[in-house]
Amino acid sequence: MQQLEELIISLRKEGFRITPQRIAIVDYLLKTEEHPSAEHIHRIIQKKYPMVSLSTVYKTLDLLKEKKLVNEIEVKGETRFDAHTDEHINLVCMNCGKIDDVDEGSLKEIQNRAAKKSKYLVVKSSFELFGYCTSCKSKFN
Amino acid sequence: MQQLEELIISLRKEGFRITPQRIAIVDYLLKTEEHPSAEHIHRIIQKKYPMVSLSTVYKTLDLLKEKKLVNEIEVKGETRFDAHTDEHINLVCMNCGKIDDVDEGSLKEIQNRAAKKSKYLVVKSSFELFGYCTSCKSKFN
DNA sequence: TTCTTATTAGGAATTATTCCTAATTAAGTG
DNA sequence: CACTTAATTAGGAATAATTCCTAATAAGAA
Repeated sequence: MQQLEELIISLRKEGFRITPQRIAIVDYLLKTEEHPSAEHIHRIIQKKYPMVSLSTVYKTLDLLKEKKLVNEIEVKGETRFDAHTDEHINLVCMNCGKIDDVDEGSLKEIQNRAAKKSKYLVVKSSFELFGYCTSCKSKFN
Repeated sequence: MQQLEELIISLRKEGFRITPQRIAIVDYLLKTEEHPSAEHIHRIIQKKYPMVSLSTVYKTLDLLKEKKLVNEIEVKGETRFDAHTDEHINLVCMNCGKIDDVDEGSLKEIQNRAAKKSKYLVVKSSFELFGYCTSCKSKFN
């Protein structure tokens, strides 16, 4: 995901209104490494803007999804959002829910190969590994 | 996933009871290529066993998940199940919901690399590509 | 066959997400 | 700046997949 400024400009150019709520949400997503859920984003944003509603958070996330400015990952029946949109692997801790990113150059190539083989028109991808992070894995040995 | 017979035997050996419900569910999962949802499995199983309950389907799927005999894929807020448990890519049609499998030899290697790099203890993986299948993609051009 | 206890059916409870609507406000126009 | 209008919002109700609960049932050991 790009810088806040250029992103705002490009949204405005497309005819979307720039509201404080949208700025706050996008700003937070750009800064965090947390892969937050909608509820988590809502909690954070509320500190600055106590009136912001959860449904606005969902609507803004829908917009960002559509514009491909965020990716989604499902963890324990909850959607988590990630502004790091280049192809990468998400490592999900099944105990604490932490998500780490790992870059992997060959994903693009694999994607192309699978698209060709299957004849699907591929639009987005999702590569996830589930397990236990360094601080949780000791509990499972 | 293995043959029905050996699977049943191994479950019984572990102390689980073999019920007609469980046999029917496992049998269907072994035969289908559909990547069905819990609800879909329930609908199918009910033709043979009208009394089988949805909660039993969910419980059996929990058991199979725990034994790593099925994988799960989230599609449009619904979990879909797959008895094809070796590493592969799932191609998900965003229009009709069809899921196709594509084998890809390098996944195991990528997984090892990411596990090493991140120091996570990796337990399971999920590689998905979303797009439009051959019969749906014409509608999006 | 009898006994024990895992499993089941059925429905209620939960929970993330979507939907609905009146009120608000961004931003274009004069 | 004031005015206009249509997009956006807050808030809560509705939805839907999944989990939970409990009495009744039945698998499998003796």
